[in-house]
Amino acid sequence: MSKKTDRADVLPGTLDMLILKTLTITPMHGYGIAQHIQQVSREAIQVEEGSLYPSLQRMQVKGWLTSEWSQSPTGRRARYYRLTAAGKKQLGAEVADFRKAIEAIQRVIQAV
Amino acid sequence: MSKKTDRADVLPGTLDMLILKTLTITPMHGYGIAQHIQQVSREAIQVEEGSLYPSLQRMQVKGWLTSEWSQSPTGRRARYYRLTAAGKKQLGAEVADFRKAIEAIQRVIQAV
DNA sequence: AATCAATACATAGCTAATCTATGTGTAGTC
DNA sequence: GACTACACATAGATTAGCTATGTATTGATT
Repeated sequence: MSKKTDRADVLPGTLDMLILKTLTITPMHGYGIAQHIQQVSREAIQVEEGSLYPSLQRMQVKGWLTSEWSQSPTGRRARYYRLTAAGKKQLGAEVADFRKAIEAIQRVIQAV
Repeated sequence: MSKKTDRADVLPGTLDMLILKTLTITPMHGYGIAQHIQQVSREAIQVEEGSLYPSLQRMQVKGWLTSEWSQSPTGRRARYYRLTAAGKKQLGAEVADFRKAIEAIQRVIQAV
């Protein structure tokens, strides 16, 4: 089964941007980030755990995020991620690039 | 060098769609397809040869394209690619998926 | 008390797409 | 004769995201 209509894998290369954007709201733990993206996208995007945690780690290494263990509202331990200044800057760049990219693609697919 | 502002690599997963769309105009050879996408996108998208030819081969295997050797207007031999009915159908599906995907992403990046 | 669903993190291994780099060869121009 | 643009092709590397799996905790249901 190829499952073309899968909710995940929406547009490769955009996951980091979605996570960074979500963290502009407030520091959040991984599971919460995934839930948020899923809800705001109206179930169109499902962030798989096997994509989420590696991405969070990559972005920490790049200095876009910091994290610390803390208590989630449900009393469970959870690692909370916080956007850094570099992360905010990166988000701005990625959003700008994304807009340029979809404009360019739409020029092609709307061409006569 | 990472060259973030590179014109290529615009949005992974969209190359097939751009090629299929280009071939709705008329059968074209590989080099011509690349030129067309580059021009219509106003130089925002540059299709690398190392991406183009493998993609054309994949899509032929999937039955979305057929091809034959022919003469280009400049008198050189060139392989002309033609969209099949399956290719047209695939293009429609990809465009629909693309629109849904960018809508979902924009909901996330425009969220308050 | 036992079981199950939801919450929460993490990693190994695979696949697929695209890139870089390289190679071949032709036609036209300077 | 050299150079540029045209034209196709493949090998190898990189990267992102997936599937699958494992651990552990909390709260609800039976």
